[in-house]
Amino acid sequence: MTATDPNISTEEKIKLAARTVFMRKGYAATRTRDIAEESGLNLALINYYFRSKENLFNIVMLEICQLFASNVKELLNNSETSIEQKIEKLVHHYIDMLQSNPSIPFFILNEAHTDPDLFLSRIGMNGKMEELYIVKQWIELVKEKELTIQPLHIILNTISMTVFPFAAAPMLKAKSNISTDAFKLLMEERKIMIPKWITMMLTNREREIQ
Amino acid sequence: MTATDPNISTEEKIKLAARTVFMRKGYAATRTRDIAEESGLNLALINYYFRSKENLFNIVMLEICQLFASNVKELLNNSETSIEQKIEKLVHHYIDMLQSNPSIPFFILNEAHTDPDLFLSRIGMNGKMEELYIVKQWIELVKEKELTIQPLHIILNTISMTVFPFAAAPMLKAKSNISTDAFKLLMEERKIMIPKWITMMLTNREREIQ
DNA sequence: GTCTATAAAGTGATAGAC
DNA sequence: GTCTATCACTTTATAGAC
Repeated sequence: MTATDPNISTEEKIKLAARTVFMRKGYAATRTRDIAEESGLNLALINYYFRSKENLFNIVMLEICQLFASNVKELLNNSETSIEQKIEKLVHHYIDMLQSNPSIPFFILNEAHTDPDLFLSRIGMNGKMEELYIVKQWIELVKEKELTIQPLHIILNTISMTVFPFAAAPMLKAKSNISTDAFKLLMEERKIMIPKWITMMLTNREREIQ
Repeated sequence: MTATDPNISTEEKIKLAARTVFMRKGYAATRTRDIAEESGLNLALINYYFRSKENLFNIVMLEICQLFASNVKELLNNSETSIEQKIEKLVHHYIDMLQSNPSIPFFILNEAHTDPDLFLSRIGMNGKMEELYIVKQWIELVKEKELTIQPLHIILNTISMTVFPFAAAPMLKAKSNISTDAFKLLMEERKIMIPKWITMMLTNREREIQ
C-alpha cells in the first residue's frame, strides 16, 4: 500500500504521503509541496481535505504515536505476568514494530524534544510511571533479592538498548559496513539477547558485580 | 557565559545564540530572527558576520560535532588500555559532556538522520569501526572466553544506555515526576553502573545466562 | 473533487543611513 | 559596526474555473 496506489481514496493517499515525508524530514523541513509530490496529487487538495499543514501533521502524528504506545501501558500494567515476561514482551513488541517503521524513534524524539507535554497528552500516556503495576513488582523484587538498583534504571536500559539502535541506524550504516539486511538480523539477535541481559542485571546481586 | 554577556564580541554572541537555538529546534525550524532575538542583536548582523544561515549552521555544527567526537577515536584505538577501561572511560566522558550539553544527542541524531554521510565526514570519523583497536581486543576476548557475542552488540549497548537517556530526557521528565536535578543524579549513578553492566555481559558466558 | 492561478504571510538576505 | 527598511523569494492557503 503506497501513496500512489489507485485503489485508495485521495484523502488516504495524502495521509500516507504526509506520513512518509513527515517521518523522513520532520515537521519544519517538510513543505506541503513535498507531500503533494509524494502523493502524486495537487497541492490544493491538501488544504481541501485537511485545512492546514499543521492539522494534517497532528492527525498523522497521533496515528504514529498511538502505534508507538499501543499495548505498552497494558503490557506494563498486567498483574498476571512476571517482570521477566513483561520485559521480553516489551522488547519483542518494539523491535517487531520498529523493523517495519524504523524512522519512528527519530520522529518521536523530535516531537518529544520540541514539546514534551503536548506530545505526551497526544499519545494518551498522561499517567505517571510510578502507577504502573511493573513498578510495584519491581519494588517487591528489590526487597526480596536485596538489590539496591532503581526500577527506572532497568526501564531505561530496556528502552535504550531496544530503541536507540534504530535512531542511530543511519550513523551505524555509514560508519560500519553493515547493510540494511544485516541490521535487521542484528536487531533480531537483540530481540533474544536484550531480555537475557536485563535478567542478568536483575538476578545478579550488586556485590557480585563489583 | 551567555549570548547577551557584554564582555564578548558580537561575532561570538551570534555564534553562542545560534548554538542554543539550533540545538533546541534543529536547522529547519530555526529562523535567523530567532537567533537575532536570542543574541539580543540585530538580524542584519548575522549576515554581516556569517554571510548566510547555512554557513553559520555549518560552523556551529562542526564545533558541536568535534566536542561530541573529541578523544573518542583515540580512546577506542588505545593499545595500552583494556576493554573494560576503555568502556569506563567512554561512559564517563560522554556522561560528563552530556550533563553540560544535554541537547547534543537530539541534535546529532537529527543531523545524522538528515544526511548521515555528510555528518560523518564533518566530524572526521570517516574511518570504519572495524579498524579500531578495541575491535581487535574484542575478537581476542571472544575467542579466549568462548563467547559468541558480536562486539557491535556491546558497543551498541554502551552507547545506547549512555546516550539515549539524554535524548529521552524530555519525555522522562514529563512522564515520571523526576526533576532536572534528580535526572543529573540518575546519570551520575549510571556513570558507575553502566561499566558494571557491560562487564557482566562480557564476563558471563552465554550458556550461563540462558 | 480536482485543477490553475494567485493572494497572504513568512523568511533569508541586502542596501543604505548613522 | 550596527541599525532600519526593504527586497526577493519561498511557502502556506485560498479563490474560482472546470
